[in-house]
Amino acid sequence: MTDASAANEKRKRLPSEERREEFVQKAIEFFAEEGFDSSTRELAKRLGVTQPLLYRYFDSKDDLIAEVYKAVYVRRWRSEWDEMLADRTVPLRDRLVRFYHAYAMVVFQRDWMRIFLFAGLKGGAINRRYIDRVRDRILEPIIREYRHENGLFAGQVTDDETELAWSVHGGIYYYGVRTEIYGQIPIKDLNFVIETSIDSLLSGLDRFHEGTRRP
Amino acid sequence: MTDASAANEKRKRLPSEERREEFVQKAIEFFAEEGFDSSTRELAKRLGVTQPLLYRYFDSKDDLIAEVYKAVYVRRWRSEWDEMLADRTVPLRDRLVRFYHAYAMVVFQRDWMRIFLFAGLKGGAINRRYIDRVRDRILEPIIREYRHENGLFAGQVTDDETELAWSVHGGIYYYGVRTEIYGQIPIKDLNFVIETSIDSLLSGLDRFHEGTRRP
DNA sequence: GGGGCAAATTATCAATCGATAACTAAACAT
DNA sequence: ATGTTTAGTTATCGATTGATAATTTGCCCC
Repeated sequence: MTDASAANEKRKRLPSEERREEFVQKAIEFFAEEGFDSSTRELAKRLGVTQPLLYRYFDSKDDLIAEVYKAVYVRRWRSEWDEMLADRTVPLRDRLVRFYHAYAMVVFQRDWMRIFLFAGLKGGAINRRYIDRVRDRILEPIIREYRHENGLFAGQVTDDETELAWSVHGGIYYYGVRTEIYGQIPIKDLNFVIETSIDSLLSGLDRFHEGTRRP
Repeated sequence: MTDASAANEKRKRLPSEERREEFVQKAIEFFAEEGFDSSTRELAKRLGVTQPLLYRYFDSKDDLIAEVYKAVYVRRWRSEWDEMLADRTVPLRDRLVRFYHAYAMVVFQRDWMRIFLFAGLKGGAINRRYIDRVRDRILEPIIREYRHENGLFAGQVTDDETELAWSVHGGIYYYGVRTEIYGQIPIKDLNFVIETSIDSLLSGLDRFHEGTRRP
């Protein structure tokens, strides 16, 4: 009974593309749990294959990690999110609540969050790029929609507005960190956090624009 | 020219207690930057001593890491914080702004934050204990002070209030993560984030207690 | 049914890890 | 000065790491 037969009693031979994808998916789970410093041997064991086989599909460990990043950050980003935020047939508050539920469905996953933290501590550019994306595709669109719904001028988003949106976004995100990373038993459910946070954002923006609003 | 003479040209002999403390302080910097999986050899090199010397002061690597935790989480906690929050000669809003400035001075440090994240990902109990401490010593006292200042009944803090406080606290904390961990250039300064966050908290609490307030 | 290609394994290397034992040398007391 | 103590070093062990080369085994097609 060798190492490789531990997981799959009968050794299967899979086509290249399919196998590679299987490796990436398991690598996400594995690295999310054990960190990127964990060994390729341990990963291979969980895959039920031998360690050198990984090097037929990936040039190096770093190459495999890069694939993990792509699978998590690029492929899990949903293009529908932009449309949800832009759909003016729905009142803004409802739109924001629904968006954050959809966003949390993807981001508030143990593997997503842990990979994000591990990557951030490794110091690559991935997290910085992701943060820029959040600002450009989520926070600034939200502010533009707020201005439109309240009949305000449609100029450049101000630093005040962006920073407020970051604070509120961070508050929601931190709920995910507390529950998924630190294993805190949720005090109130996600819906409560999202609704109160959105209310904070909207009334905060109201405060910024007091006096500038049409009657 | 040996390894050990790289940092201190002349090998000095320090008393035991002093030496140990020096090792712990350098270990904080080192592990904060490189992670707990980094080698004791590399740490020793930065200390300008040989690696086995570490084992005269600490039983094992884990023992050294435990000392790092203690130095960061226990010893940097300031007992004055409780008094700042409880000082009713100062209006609550000012009190909270001042407290969060003092708190951020300690927590928004690259080493503090990185050690906290590394520790959280390792999964020990330290972070959970710290989170409990934040709730018991910061968030719930804030809510009790809010109730007092607004003449509300002084009963048990509700889940709604606690969760709102977590959201706002998380928003402020995330500002530190963005600037210290992800290297984001601050859009607005810390004071702006604290003031708007405190305003969000207070008006959020106001919304929870609408109608219950004395005239 | 056997030839050929690719999937997968066995074997192994050089580097690095945490930790221990044995040795050296600096500081202090007498 | 000399002996005792202990901070500090040298040397080394066994385990583990990422990666490569050589070998075996399953599968498809003619």
